[in-house]
Amino acid sequence: MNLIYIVEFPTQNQKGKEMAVRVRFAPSPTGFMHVGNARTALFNYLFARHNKGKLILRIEDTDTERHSEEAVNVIYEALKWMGIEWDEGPDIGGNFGPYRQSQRLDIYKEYIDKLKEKGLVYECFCTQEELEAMRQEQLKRGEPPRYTGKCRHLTEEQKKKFLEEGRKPVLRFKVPEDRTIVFNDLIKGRISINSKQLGGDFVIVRSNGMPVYNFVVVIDDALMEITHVIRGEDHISNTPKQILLYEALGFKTPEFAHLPMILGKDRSKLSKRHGSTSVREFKEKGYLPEAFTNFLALLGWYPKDGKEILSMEELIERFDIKDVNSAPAVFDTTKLNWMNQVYIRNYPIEKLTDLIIPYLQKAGYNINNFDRKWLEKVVEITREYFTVLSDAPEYMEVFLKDEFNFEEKALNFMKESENRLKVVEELLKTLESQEEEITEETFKKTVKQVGKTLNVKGKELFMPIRIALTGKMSGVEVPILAETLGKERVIKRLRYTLNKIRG
RNA sequence: GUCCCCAUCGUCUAGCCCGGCCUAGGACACCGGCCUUUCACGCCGGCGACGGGGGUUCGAAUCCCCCUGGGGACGCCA
Repeated sequence: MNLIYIVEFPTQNQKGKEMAVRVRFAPSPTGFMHVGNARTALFNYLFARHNKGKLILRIEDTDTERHSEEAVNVIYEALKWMGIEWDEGPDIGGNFGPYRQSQRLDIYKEYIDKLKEKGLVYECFCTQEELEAMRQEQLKRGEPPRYTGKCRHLTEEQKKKFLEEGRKPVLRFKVPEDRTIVFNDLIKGRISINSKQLGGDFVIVRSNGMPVYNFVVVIDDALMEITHVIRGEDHISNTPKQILLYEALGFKTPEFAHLPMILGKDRSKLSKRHGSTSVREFKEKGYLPEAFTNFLALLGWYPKDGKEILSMEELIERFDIKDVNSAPAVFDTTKLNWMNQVYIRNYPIEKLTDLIIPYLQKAGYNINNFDRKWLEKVVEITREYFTVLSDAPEYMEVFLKDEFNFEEKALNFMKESENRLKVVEELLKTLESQEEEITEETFKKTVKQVGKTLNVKGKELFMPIRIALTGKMSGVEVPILAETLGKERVIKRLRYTLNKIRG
């Protein structure tokens, strides 16, 4: 018999009352937050907030050997940086805890016993080596690898014998023979698969007694009353197994939404070899969290009104899971760079300065040497030049360092003609004869005056001054630089240049 | 190999469900011009795509089938 089961949309509970939306982000603490996971977290958050629901953070650490405490902190750090807030989680608690799978073992045991009672599971004594050999052989024959159900009907004597050999059994779930499992994915639409394609009876408890992901995820989602499971597309193939488990356990299935993959430039699954893939790397390079989040939101989703620069509030307002694209997206940071520039230009100057200071310190500057307000002014002038915060010191350098190095091009330019040094000399002389402090306006006038006196204009007049003040042939507007530096430092730099070049 | 998913400019995408308003729209990138006695910013303009083949229809990017291509999953990982 070929039964078809269709999962219903569970926005109402048995009493017909509206069910509050509850979604979860359930990462495994691997030590870094992959951008794909970050996007999954974001979409869950946007969905929850848009629907006035709750976001639950759950740590999936059943594979204990691979997990560490520090790795859990990495998750908190990444989410907080992105501005994603959760309503329940290991750190803040909630009514459905504990929120770490490693602390829910007793709960799982209860449900394992239930399945045992119902006769839906059995012990399997095959070793991993035996299974691997079987898989290889199947592959060689061109067959899909699957567990054959070898231990499904072991007699008590056989089991006893295996136990005496010291073998520790795993627990396998009996997959129905020929069932078509159908579910309606919120993003992909109707997905159907036959139970024959599931790879045979799958393991739900390891030989060390630790239950496995596919099993615990069902229990947790059911017990935590998750209404919508929003996760990566790579979980599609797990979904039928989980639906079988929901059924076996007597739980109601949630709604599923599988997000398209994020691909690298070569269109394969995004991985470390494609460059930066962890949230931390983007933070460290100096991407603003708002820009990063905005960019991720547009990977696979697009607002109806086409507005692309969106704050978290605006994202929440517009986000609809139905508008999520079903095709995978290539992770290309070109647009992120542009977005970061946009955000940098519009950021509150105090906050931006706070964020830039660590990069300045890393570049060797002693921040205490600079007046805070003055520093903010410098940030204000230079912000439009950099795309990531780590670029900031490079552009701010002309304000911060009086003893600079000359670009080769600039040095050659100055040496080509004695007249160019004369411009610098004349400017120095004129400035020294003036009483008042430099402003943008007075500096412009002074330069004009120098030009008149020496009878030079254009590039021959402006370029020597720029070089004398910065050592470079391009950069911020010179009068603004001069005003910001102040007369004393301008004079100091002119002398410095004269000394350096004339020796 | 088997199953599942996917397919619009270089990239992110709108349009597709409910065929005509699409000589396919936007953004980023790229190229050109203007602005700026520099660079960048800004402004203006340009380049640039419905993977292929069959249907259905008066009409298809949109509906159906096949092919091709890409991706994912097939674990005592999650």
